[in-house]
Amino acid sequence: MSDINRRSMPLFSIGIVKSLTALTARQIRYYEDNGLIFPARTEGNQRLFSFNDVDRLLEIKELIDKGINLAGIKQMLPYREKPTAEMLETPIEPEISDKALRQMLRQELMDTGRLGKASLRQGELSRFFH
DNA sequence: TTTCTCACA
DNA sequence: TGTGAGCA
Repeated sequence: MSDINRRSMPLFSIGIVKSLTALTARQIRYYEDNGLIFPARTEGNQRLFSFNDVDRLLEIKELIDKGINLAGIKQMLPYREKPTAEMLETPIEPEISDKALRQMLRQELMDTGRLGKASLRQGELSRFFH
């Protein structure tokens, strides 16, 4: 499986994403409403976010921080999404990116977990560490 | 816990 | 741009 496929694989529920991004669930839905992200849905109509979505959310957050409004962000997202932001310059060897991916996950878990409910999220992501 | 909508700033 | 309430 390629890196790109991994990154667009919907894995996270909104609760996970909210601790990963430090956004409120309300904001995340708000951004979706405004066409900034398009998470997949489960059968129960729950949102499922991929790494790309999380990345995007973080981008959006920064841009909002810089005073860009949603309309502006909406126009820059298609521009930076497909290219090659980090994907083309990241390690080429599969083993490295695999390892890097897990490290990233672990780090995010530590960071978000420490800020509040520690053990809560870990069950959901434990499959990455097995 | 998550979904949505409405109202409000 | 974002929130709170109330519901299913």
